[in-house]
Amino acid sequence: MKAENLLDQHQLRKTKSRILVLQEFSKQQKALAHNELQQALGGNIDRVTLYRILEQFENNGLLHKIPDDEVSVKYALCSHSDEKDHKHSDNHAHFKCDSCSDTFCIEDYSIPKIESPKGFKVTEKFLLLAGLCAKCA
Amino acid sequence: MKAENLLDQHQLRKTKSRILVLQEFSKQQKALAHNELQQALGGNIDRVTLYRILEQFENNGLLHKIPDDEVSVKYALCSHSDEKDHKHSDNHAHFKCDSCSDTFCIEDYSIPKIESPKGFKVTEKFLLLAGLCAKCA
DNA sequence: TTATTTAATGCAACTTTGTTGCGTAAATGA
DNA sequence: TCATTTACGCAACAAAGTTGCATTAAATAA
Repeated sequence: MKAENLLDQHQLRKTKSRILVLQEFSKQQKALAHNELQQALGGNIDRVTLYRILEQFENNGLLHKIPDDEVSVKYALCSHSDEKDHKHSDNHAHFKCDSCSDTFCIEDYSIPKIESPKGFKVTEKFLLLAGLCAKCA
Repeated sequence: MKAENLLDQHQLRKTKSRILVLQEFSKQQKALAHNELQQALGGNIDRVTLYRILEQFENNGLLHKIPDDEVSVKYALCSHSDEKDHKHSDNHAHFKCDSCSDTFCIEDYSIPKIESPKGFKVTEKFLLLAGLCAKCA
């Protein structure tokens, strides 16, 4: 669907920057981080504006976010860290409370086997559940 | 297991900082981000040292990382963003290539139903697969 | 079309987060 | 306790994210 129409449908003003952003996502057909997008748009858009557009698009259901496994992670003790040469292939889920942001391992839930998507070789899996913890509910 | 013994087992030097970090994880029994840990340790450890300890512990299988859904995420177009008031409850998995870091939606895989852990109310789920994409394999 | 209103943009300044290099100090093993 | 190796702490920097505010542009109504 055309960028302009998408914006219309979500009752967002059709500005040059927003249209550029949507077009870039359509064009690249993959998830983009703020800095990737910034580069792709080649300085045609202010850094701060881009932050704000992404935030708003997410709130409006135009974009969804995908946690990244590189930066800004949390760490937890490996349950089998006492096995020497434990080559960490943790397979459990994690839960994070949206209110207090406490994050816990759910040791008794294993991520189910997933057939690798075509051509992809999967070596790690991260399953993050979010919501409210007992304390904050 | 005692911090000192864990370090022994992984053939890591038993330094004051490392022991403090391990003790803090044992004490708190939840996942901690760099800044949370830093605060918890109340300035008893250098910021840079803490980064390096976390990195090394992860490499040695003492800690595992948990992607966070707040910062440093990537964004992707919602597939149903053209449905007005699409209250984004994306339920598909994502794949990220460790080599080129390209990240894709896997639209045809739905995250299976997971019974909420005791006392937790789950409202969002993120499943991230990592490995090698077709291009980099 | 033009005027008015409302919201988005761009910029500056700042805070937080993460990285690199290097001299010093501490842990290990002889 | 001495020599070697490794971790630590500090400084300086780079990258990522935030806030306030004046200006500009989009939508709406006249």
